[in-house]
Amino acid sequence: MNISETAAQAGLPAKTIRYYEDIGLVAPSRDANGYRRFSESEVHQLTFLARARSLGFTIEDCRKLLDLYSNTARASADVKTLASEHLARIGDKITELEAMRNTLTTLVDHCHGDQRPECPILDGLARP
Amino acid sequence: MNISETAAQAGLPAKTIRYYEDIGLVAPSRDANGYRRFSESEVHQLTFLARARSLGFTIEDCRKLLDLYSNTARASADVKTLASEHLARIGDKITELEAMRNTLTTLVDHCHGDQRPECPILDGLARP
DNA sequence: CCTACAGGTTCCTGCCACTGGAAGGTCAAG
DNA sequence: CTTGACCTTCCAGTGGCAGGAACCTGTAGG
Repeated sequence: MNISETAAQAGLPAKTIRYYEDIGLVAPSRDANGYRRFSESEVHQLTFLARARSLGFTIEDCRKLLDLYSNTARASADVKTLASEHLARIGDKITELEAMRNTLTTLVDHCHGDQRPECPILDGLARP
Repeated sequence: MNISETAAQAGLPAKTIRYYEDIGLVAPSRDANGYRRFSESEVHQLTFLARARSLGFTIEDCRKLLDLYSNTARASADVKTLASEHLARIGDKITELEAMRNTLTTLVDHCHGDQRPECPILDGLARP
């Protein structure tokens, strides 16, 4: 399978796939003309990567997940640890964003949003 | 005021303040020895920037907010628009992260997390 | 045969908002 | 005179790609 078909299958841009090869996440073989050739299992790997990335795992997490995936002697505890840590980071991020949203919502709600210069949003930013 | 005191007052690393000067967000004068000298109002500006950044506004948003802040002929509507758009982006991000969290929580909950290789997390990543 | 066009390739740059570090100038205290 | 705490500039790197230039390959049509 060439790169554009692989990209369509895996749901990733071709550019991204080339990048993943660059950083050693996938290692397709090459045709005589230099074109990348992806096996079924490589397409599968890329699909796996696309899903892991879409769940917010970092590239390095993805690398570890792929290793665990291909290692049938793995312990599920290792996967769970990785995922749980990531889950905690997501939770932290949500908490942070919600704090921003709360503050900002208050400010926006108090702003008339008309032609006058008085603005509680700017005031709120200027003094805590 | 020199940079380290300014940094302490504004709640920003000195490095960040230098960067802000670099990109034209603040323009301190210089002493004879080349050291930056920050006026009260520059410290104030930096404090404003620190708050806006902590609410997740981008640097370009901050630039616009500073302009509006210093322009007493502004319309509060412009500020409100900027803030509302940002608020929408924050909401989108939260929604996205919550979707990740939901999916991931389900996967993690179904994983035994022991020494066995069977792992619903990896299975979930491998097929949708 | 030539040409057009849709694929593929590599390589370099840029994004955002800093952060770290090297190499060196400046100043007050001991 | 030296030490140490400041300050300066400049360069490189972060994550995860995206954009674009310059060039090769393969197929279809005239």
